[in-house]
Amino acid sequence: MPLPRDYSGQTCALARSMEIIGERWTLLIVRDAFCGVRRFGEFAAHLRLPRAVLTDRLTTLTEAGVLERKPDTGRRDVYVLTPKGIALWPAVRALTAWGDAFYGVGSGPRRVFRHATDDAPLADDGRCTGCGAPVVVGDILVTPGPGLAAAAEDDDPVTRALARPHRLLQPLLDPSRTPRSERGSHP
Amino acid sequence: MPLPRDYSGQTCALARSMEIIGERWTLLIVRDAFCGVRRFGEFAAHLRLPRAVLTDRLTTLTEAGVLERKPDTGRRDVYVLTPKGIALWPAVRALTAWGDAFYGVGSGPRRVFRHATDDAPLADDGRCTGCGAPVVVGDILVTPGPGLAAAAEDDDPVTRALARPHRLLQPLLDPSRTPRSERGSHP
DNA sequence: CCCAGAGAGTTCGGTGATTGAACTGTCGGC
DNA sequence: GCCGACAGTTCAATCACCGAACTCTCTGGG
Repeated sequence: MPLPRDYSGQTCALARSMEIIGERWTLLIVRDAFCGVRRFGEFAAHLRLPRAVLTDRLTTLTEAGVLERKPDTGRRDVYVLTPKGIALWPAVRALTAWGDAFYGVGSGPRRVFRHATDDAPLADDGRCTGCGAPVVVGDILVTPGPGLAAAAEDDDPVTRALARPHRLLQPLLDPSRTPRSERGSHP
Repeated sequence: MPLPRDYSGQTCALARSMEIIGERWTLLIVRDAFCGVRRFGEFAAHLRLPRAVLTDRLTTLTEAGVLERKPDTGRRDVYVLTPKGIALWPAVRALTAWGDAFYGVGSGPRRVFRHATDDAPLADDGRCTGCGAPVVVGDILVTPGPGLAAAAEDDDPVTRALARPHRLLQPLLDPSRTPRSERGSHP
């Protein structure tokens, strides 16, 4: 009842989860947050969703305690995952693995998750296939897999940065280090 | 583009998954299917969603290969999970665990998943805390947890059956065994 | 044969969410 | 002061969802 779209009367914990992250775009926003996307404009550029919807989702996620809005080094705020948001990683990983398994190209997954300390890929259950240990989110490296299409003329810098190896939870772009005068100077 | 609600242009496998199971109600339908809910009326009674939406979701899931519609012993058809649908279990489990962790009552989870062969509860990663082995879906027993509210005057038999211990993927109700003349005879 | 009722949808008007495009406001740098 | 980047807000059109009522088919009983 209190939530925007409720599944009232469900005794099931899944229904509670879906009230928070079951709306359109929400889980993609969370996924981008795992990959280090942090600013309004970065989310908007990568997801190409209506800005009003993005405003709504970021507000909802912040109020739910999944994201936290905090001041950046620059003038704008950033949205970063809280521990509660980071706890969504197993769900995001499982759904990503399912999509790769059933909707990937024949050549393999689009992205491979690796254990940053030994570079071995992760198993489906989130353990490292090298050392066998469960891997914490901050130690996961995302690398392009064989199924990842070559970068199109998809101009936005976020999509391009996501196609390069990067560590989860680390800022993907750092706008404070590339001020306006240096950005966009390459035609 | 071809799918009902597309996240076009996403290179991310999660977006593919969300096109299939990201719509409202869809994942709850899949969850019920794991618990052995199989018939139109059972889904409708438990989820209390508009019947037109249920029709649409069952059709979509069937076309996507997540469910299969097959004749029952009786006159009506049943919808059962395919291997592709069963592959969604890690995602359903992860989201259920998240909901229990952050939206449960203080006393604990609503439901406990156990390994049917040794009755030990499952860890968050899906392994059995008793024998340590990964547990296949058909060997999971769902038992009421401390956080499960007592059955309300929630009349529908599906909700009541879900509150009792049951094994995943086994039919929850068997309407062919309780013909009309014996059903509903208790005021 | 006729009827009643269950089950599985379909139809339909009202309501709310989503979309894309245009607009506003604000700050920093030139 | 002016300009452009950024982060939203506003708005009309479209789409999805809701709940209730309706249809259609099959089954069992009399």
